[in-house]
Amino acid sequence: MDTNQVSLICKALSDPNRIRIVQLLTYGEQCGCELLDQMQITQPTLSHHMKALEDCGLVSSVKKGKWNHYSLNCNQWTAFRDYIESIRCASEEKAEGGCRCS
Amino acid sequence: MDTNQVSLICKALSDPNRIRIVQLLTYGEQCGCELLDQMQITQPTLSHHMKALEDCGLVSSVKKGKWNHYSLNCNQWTAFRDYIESIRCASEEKAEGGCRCS
DNA sequence: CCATCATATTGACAATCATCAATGTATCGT
DNA sequence: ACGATACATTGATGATTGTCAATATGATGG
Repeated sequence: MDTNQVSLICKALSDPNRIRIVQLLTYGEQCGCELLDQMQITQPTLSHHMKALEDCGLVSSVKKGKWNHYSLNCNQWTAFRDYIESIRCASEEKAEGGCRCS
Repeated sequence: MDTNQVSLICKALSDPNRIRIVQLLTYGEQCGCELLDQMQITQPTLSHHMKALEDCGLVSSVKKGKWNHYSLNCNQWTAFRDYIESIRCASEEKAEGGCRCS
């Protein structure tokens, strides 16, 4: 996963509603109507958010009859999580090295 | 750290330039001019990005004479990292439970 | 076929954003 | 005091965003 991909996922997560959706999907796949029940947004807005989450690869959807089943794309989420995880603060000693400007 | 705070940090990271800046700061604090040297943006744009990173608490700055020393706020970054880390995919068994709609 | 339900799309609006040129504000070295 | 350097602010512009009402699509059940 590269910087651009990470920034796209972060953009998708830059709305509290979408973070909430991702969290809801960690309990297993759900249809849109279920998600809608648990949130304070209208149906078109949910559809808009789901599209944003699908576009960055975090969520997949499968249509089964009348319902659309959304699920978290584990591979994509794990890759993102690992990327964030890999960014570690400089150790205190390192930080005290200071700026080359001085 | 709550959902709103996380979404604000994600918004700050929704630009590849700012992810780059965070990564550069993991090597220790740097002044604006150093950051500028390593990126393809103008100085006002860098200033704009640094403000965005400071506003969400990811970066702190200290003015020392002529230079502004920017550093990653380890506490904030770690809290964010832990939050992302805490969101785990449903296990396969769990996912197969399926949607209550069916 | 018709009514109903689940979801997507369209169109609109106000709000926010990334970017830059121009300008302002410190601070340093001389 | 002066010129140079580091950085912030302002103002402008084109692009993107979140939201909803209205409408369309598509599947299900009678």
